[in-house]
Amino acid sequence: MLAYEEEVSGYDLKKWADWSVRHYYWSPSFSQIYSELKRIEQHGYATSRMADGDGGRNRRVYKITDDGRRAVRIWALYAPVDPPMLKHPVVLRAAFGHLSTPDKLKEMLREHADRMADLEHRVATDAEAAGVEPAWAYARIAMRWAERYYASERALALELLDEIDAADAAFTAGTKTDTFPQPRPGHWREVEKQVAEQESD
Amino acid sequence: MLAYEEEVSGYDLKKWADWSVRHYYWSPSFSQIYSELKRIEQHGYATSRMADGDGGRNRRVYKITDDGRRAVRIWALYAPVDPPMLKHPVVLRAAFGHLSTPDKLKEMLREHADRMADLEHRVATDAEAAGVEPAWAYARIAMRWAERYYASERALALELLDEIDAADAAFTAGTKTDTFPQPRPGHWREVEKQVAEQESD
DNA sequence: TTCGTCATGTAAGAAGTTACATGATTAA
DNA sequence: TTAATCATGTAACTTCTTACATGACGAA
Repeated sequence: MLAYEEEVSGYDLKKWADWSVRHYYWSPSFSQIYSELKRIEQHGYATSRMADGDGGRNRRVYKITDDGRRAVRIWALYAPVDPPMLKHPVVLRAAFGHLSTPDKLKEMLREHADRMADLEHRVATDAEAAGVEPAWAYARIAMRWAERYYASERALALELLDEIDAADAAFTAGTKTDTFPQPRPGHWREVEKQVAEQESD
Repeated sequence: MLAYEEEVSGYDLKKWADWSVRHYYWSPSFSQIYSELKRIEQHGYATSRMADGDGGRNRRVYKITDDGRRAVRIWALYAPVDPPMLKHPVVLRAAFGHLSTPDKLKEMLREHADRMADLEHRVATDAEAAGVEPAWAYARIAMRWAERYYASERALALELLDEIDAADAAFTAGTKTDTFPQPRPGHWREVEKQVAEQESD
């Protein structure tokens, strides 16, 4: 982010992250930003100085160095791209749905779908606003990706809701009125073997 | 996972996580699984004993207690559901695309799309295999969610690729042949104010 | 006899959060 | 004058990974 060349403070970076990066790659806490900036300066990738913000506030701004520019270019061009990391507590809860109730699950999914709609709207507004600056081309592209991502998340949540609704209805109406079946994790090992055999064919 | 009632080892849990949970909520390392199982036992949520695996191997199996069942039910029914956490290095790289080249970005996106297709296929196979056990109903529902998620990820990556391709072509063909414009992060603060004003209307 | 898998565990450290402390400015 | 925002920072702690150590079994 420092490679954008302007002098920025840790506070600025947090706001920036909340605005855009947050939608496709989390927003770090203030404390982490401040300590990372110190590390970056120690590595010689940036220099800092105290600057007056609005009305002489306490404000330390950072500026990238030649070494920093070099390092970030190497990162952008050659660093291996890690696979995406997703932790989805909503789907996790659904996967252990037999410990909950269909109604609870459906409520959770509706709330999730609503939250996704809100986020979609917010990132759309912000992406449009960022559009006034042509230099933000790539940042806007990523934000529009996030917009579509939220739309897809919403659709997937609603599909999941329908599926649970259908399964619940089928179970309630079905012949089996005894306790809900308990899955066996050991079964996984058997399934694994069968799939391995299938794939080796 | 212990709530599935069967006696399982840490090793089993890792395999299980790699199979299913991994696709919507990461798979912990062996070392973490082993230490968490110890914590769980210390809390009285499970008991353990040494058991003979295939051919008298070193194997510690865990079994849930009444306290554990109670705790997991409370979790499933009442624990707040955290928002999904996504770290997407591919989109992050795209967002800082001005530090890379359009060709590099497009290559990265093609590779990502291919990986998503592979994962979609794998989770589909596994979900189908799990289908032989009716008790896995909810686990399968989550795996089918993952299948659709991967398909959507692939589609989004290809859209992003097209967008970058179009922007690149427009830039190359355009009147501006000078250096690529440098965005200014400080601009974000101005944009933020404008949006805040717009929303307060 | 060698390699891959099964199987458990420890230690060090990276990555990241929450809570707390501090103090100035601005708007209601 | 009070609450919100601006602004930086430290300390304690949680979460999680990597590297390493150990050893048995099964198949080639």
